[in-house]
Amino acid sequence: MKAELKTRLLEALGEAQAAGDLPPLETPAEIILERPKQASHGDLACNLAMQLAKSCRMNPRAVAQIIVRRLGDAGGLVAKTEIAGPGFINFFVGPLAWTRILPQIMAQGPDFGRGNWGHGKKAMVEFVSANPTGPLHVGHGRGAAVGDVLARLLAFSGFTVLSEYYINDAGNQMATLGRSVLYRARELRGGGDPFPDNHYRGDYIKNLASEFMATPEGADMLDIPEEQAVAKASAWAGAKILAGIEGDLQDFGVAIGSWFSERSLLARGAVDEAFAVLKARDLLYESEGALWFKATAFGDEKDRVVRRGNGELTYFASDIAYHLDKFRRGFSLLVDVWGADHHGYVPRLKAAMAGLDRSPDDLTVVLVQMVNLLRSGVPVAMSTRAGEFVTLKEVVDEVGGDSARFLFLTRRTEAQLDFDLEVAKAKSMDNPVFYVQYAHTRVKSVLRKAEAAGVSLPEPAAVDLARLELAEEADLARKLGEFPEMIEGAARNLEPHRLTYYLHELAGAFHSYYNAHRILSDDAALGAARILLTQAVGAVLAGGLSLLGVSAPEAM
RNA sequence: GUCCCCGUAGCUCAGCAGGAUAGAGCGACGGCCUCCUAAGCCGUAGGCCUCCGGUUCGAAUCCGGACGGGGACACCA
Repeated sequence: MKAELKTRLLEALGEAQAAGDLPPLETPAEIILERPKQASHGDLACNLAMQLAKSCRMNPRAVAQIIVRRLGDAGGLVAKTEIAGPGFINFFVGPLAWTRILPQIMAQGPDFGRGNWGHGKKAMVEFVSANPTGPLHVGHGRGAAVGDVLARLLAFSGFTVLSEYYINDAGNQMATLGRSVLYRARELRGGGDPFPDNHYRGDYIKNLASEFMATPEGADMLDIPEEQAVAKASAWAGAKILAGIEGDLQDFGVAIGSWFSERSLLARGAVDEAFAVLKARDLLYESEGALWFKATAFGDEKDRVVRRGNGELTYFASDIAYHLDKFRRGFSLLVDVWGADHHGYVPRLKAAMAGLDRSPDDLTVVLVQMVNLLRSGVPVAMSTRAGEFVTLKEVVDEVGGDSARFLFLTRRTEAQLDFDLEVAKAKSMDNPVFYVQYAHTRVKSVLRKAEAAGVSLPEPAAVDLARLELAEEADLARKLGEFPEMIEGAARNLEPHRLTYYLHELAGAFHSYYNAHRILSDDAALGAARILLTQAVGAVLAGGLSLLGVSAPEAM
């Protein structure tokens, strides 16, 4: 509907220009059609005339009049057109304008809303990528939900998408993990030095220590030189923790397509390759014994060290190599999902992209703000330093994956999120996921009721859509018709929260309709039309929930 | 000190490439089940969109500044 009208408007504009009614200036990239807040302003409003007025040096209302004259009734699309205010063109559409989407929704089913602007290009969404030094906590969970849903949205938009988890298994952190295990092991055997502050203090380390000592591999860890013991403990504990992370993500419904090890990157000499690229462009230099990347050449505040004075590579060095590797693997769209506390790192990495002669615009970093965990409005104490944090697993076990996923996506990613465990469990209005799921079960319930009453579900093409004459029905159908553009907007802007908001609104519109009007009717034609509408609502709710990785229950 | 993000109803937040009279949920108050699931719906109250300038036909939205809140500023990862 909207798209057709846009085409008609462009045609009308072209005709007017060809006829000399309007100066032959360039036309706007896209015609903007919006739904006015006020019903008296029509069903769709267009500001085209006001946009053109300036360059045409004409009164916007005069421009509007010329366009409207050329447009006519737009091939029967619009029932009435009027020029209002400073130069808005308001369109009043015919009764079938919105509801005729319904048979199409039923025909496309789960594919309704699927787009193809990705044209099969390869996109990578990298997310979580937590060091395997401890279990995932709630914050990681939010990042996982964001990354996973972005991947689904991009795939639904025509990209070939890979979800990747980058494992930082090469740096100091792993050695610290190994030492943490060793020191706890010594404690368990009695004695040992006091446990150092800057190590991993969580109880899970103690468990790992005793488990490790019980394995044949780790049995001798207290008898061998510290360096060896640390290396063994580090490797064993890292693998163990990573397996746990993988399990936690799986239980959370997150599918990681590829686990990418930093160590394997280094072993392959990828850093040297990346350095070679930078060197060839004269972007590396030595100073004070260290090797620096000229990040300032690409807008970063200062140059950055890539190899320290002691010969060790920085984390940044492997990150440069890692992102070069992503491009070399053929990904043309890179999305990195990071914790917002890393935001200062973005200019550096963007500079590195430019340094590698790639467009920094091909990389988008989505920053995810922290999660404040509450229980009935009271903050749940969390301190990573003391090793007391609430794990993702605990939250998912308590409130369920559906609830956690949906709630993690109810805010813009860059806004902090209050996550209340009691709300997440509530089976009421307070809990948006139940609200939406309940709308879906209502749809299913009505359909079951219809079948029980011997009413067979309608053949979409045979339904008389003109019977849907209520304002609520038109609204509902219009809302359904907006699903594809909402999806595209969410995917293009990498804003998954748009989907949860949309579903909440759609569910609300359906609840209102359901309460105000009976769907099943003795009037067979009316009943069939309403059932079709209800089915379409169900299909879109199910489709949207499925993109979120949230279940759409048949009954609750 | 430098830089980034934020400032919208009592609370938590939306507001899509600037559009006409500002949106939702919660909380508060008042209603609705002989009726397809009341796990729901309807109504009322509640706003100088932090402030001051600028851009324009038009600004919550864009730009500059002030104030307030958060964060980042390692040869850490």
